[in-house]
Amino acid sequence: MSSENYKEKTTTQGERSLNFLEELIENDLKAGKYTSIVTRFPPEPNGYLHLGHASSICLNFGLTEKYPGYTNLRFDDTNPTTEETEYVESIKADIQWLGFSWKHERYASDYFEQLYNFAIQLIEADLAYVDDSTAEEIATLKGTPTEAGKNSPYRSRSIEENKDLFLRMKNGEFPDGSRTVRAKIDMAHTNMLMRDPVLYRIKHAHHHRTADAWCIYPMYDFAHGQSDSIEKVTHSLCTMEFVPHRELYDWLIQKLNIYPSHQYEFARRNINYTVTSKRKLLQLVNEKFVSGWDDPRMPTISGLRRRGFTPKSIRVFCEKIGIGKRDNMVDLGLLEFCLREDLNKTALRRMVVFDPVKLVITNYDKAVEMLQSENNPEDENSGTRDIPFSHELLIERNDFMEEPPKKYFRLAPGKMVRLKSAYIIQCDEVIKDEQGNITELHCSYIPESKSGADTSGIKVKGTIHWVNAKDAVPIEVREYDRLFKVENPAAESGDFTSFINPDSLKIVEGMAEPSINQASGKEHFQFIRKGYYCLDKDATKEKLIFNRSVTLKDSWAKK
RNA sequence: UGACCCAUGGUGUAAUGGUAACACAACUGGUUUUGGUCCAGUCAUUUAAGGUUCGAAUCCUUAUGGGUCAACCA
Repeated sequence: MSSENYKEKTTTQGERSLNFLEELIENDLKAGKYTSIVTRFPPEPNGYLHLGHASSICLNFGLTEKYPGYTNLRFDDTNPTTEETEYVESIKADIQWLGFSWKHERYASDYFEQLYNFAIQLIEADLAYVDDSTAEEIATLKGTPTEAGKNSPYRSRSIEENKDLFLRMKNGEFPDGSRTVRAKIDMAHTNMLMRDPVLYRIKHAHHHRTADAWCIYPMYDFAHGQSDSIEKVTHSLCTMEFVPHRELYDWLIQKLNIYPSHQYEFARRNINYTVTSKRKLLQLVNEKFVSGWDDPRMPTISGLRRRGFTPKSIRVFCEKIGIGKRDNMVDLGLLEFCLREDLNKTALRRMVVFDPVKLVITNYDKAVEMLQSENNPEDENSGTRDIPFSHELLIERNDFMEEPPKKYFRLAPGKMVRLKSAYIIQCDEVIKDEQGNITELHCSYIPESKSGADTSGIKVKGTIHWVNAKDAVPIEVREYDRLFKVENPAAESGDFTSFINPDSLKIVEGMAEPSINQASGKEHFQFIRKGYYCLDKDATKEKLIFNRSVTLKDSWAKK
């Protein structure tokens, strides 16, 4: 083998290589098949958007941000009994919050008239018929995956009779479930979806948009692809479970002789320690395992938003996990990483003590002193704030140990630490009550060690946070953990709710520096050495309530 | 026991016939007024067996494993 023959590597360093859909689109564009592309995000308005949808949104909208073209928002609202306007509104808000904008807001229900005419077109071509069979009869005649189905006794009705019956279905002459319109394909087909799929069913139900104008509604397979075609969608992206539908998708478009949209499938994203099935999420809400769709433990967009996730962190997450065709289980830790990465650059630093112990500085004789601390050391433009300092402070109880292990960098008898943005102190005396609980730590401070003007020459290994005891603000903090105890609750046998983590919500009190009173709910905070937090919507002027978005990485706690 | 889809480190994605890359996680070490951040390093012969080829993660065959399909849901 001679190395001269080796092909040069073409991938440019640092540039992300294309995923299989981008590659497909670039090829289509290059081949002149399209000059621009159209995608669509097609939610059914029967639940709130979750992380899985976020991935699809980023994919569909991301593609048309990268390539010429646009993305429509199209609600797949063909089942009036489960769909509601409330969901439409939340879905629109969530997409916008993520930072995407659609070209046209469309509804499958916009096309009901057209779809009705498509059905007549098929009937006239003898490619569809009205079936009087019951649901059970249809199921029985359908056969099984390993066994061919049998033709319905109504399959060979005349075109005229079919047209008449379909019109009367539309006019409301028949009760729910009494008749359907089915495509006439092949009851022995190896693809179950091609065994005369139901196209229309009768439902005397109120629709969230068309009200009572219709009592027949198209099925997914007779609405989705047709809507794509009407909108001239070039790349109709959906998840892998729709692979078998593609054959029917293509068949209908071909027989109808309409614009040839194409369906491409990718694998849905699974995230560990959570569920992303609308049915399960709805159950969590209905059975009050969580406080609502926007409970900060929910993997919904609204839950993540309330928890303190940023749009950017979610978009970066979707970008990082990429897109593929195989089953997968993405680590929740990656989502948390993306949030920390974003918030580290932007969150305002504040000091909050969660489990306070009083610290008295015995040689400090000023009443109070204002000290400056940077709002964010990662951002020079973030400015500083003043923090009061006096001889009575609060520090974390676990930042002190009477008998510290070898590499303990915090406070211990006779040891020194720096108080963040303040002075270096030394612990002189431990005060305890009768039960032996530590009630106070008596320390002395090094006056020359003031932060920013340290002439003491003393080097300490540890820096701890603190608040001034006199004006510390009590706050409520809601600490969240993963919602489930097991990686894949959906795969476990038995009711998935039995795997709910009983400790997914812990409510604790904290003592915060006074500047916390300015918190508005718009900003994200880092409580130094603790984690990232944001004001919750339940907060009042009297009682500030914070959500812990994510903890800081803690390589000491692990040991 | 039918058809279809999928198979690369612990996890997710790359490598498009030219000698396995990136990120997360984990583990080392350095820096640090956050045990955070940052920086450096360690961590895979690509499910298996055959075949084609000078050369295979990539193409072919078979096997194995996982998934999907029998709503008048989407």
